[in-house]
Amino acid sequence: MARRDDFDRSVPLPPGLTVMAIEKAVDYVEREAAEFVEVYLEQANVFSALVGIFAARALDANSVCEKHRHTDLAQTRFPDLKRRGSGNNPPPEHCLECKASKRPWAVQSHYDHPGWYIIWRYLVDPTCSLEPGRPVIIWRVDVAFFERSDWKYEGSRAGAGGGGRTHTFGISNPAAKLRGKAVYARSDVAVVRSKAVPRNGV
DNA sequence: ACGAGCTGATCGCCTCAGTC
DNA sequence: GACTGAGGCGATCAGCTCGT
Repeated sequence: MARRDDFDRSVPLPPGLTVMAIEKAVDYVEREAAEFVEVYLEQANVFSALVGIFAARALDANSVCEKHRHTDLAQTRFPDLKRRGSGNNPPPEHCLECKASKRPWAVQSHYDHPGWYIIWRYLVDPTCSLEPGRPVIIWRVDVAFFERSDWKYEGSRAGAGGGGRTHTFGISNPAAKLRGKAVYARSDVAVVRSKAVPRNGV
């Protein structure tokens, strides 16, 4: 359950997105994702994709951001969401990309598109020590506008010779760039040794 | 010593377009 | 029409380096 006190209303949001919509989305994602914890145990990366899908769906329903009905080429799949009425090829200011991750800072993508990014930081809490019936908790939501220059290319050695991840773009110095961008941050979750964990005794 | 950054290794699915 | 390769998409994890 999103806790109202943990929202920071001073963080700039993309046009059409509201704290209310994010609050509802946090709740929706936690509720839906709870059904799929086994997937996380099976294949964590797939689970993150699920979280991202739920988040996009929730924002589609609760704000004027809507899913892109991409009739264009596969290349231009970006973004996940755009502002309602901004056309088929919206400017970066009207693009909103959803990402889900359990890592505290990193932002990875396959493209260096400029635009708004909303990153849902989650943790899996199988014993439901934070909240009964909630094995999946969104503990922070970052909202930021990234320029093309914020991305750096991370090459790949994948090829006929085998091995290597597919090439990736990553945000450089994410911890610095995301400072002050957390529209939501649970006070009962701390980052210890680069991992989000429930704070003791709260 | 530890947090954060950087890089390589590995996983999965979908869609388009050209070919068989 | 079925099949396949290329190119999109979504991520995690581990080990190392570097700065405070």
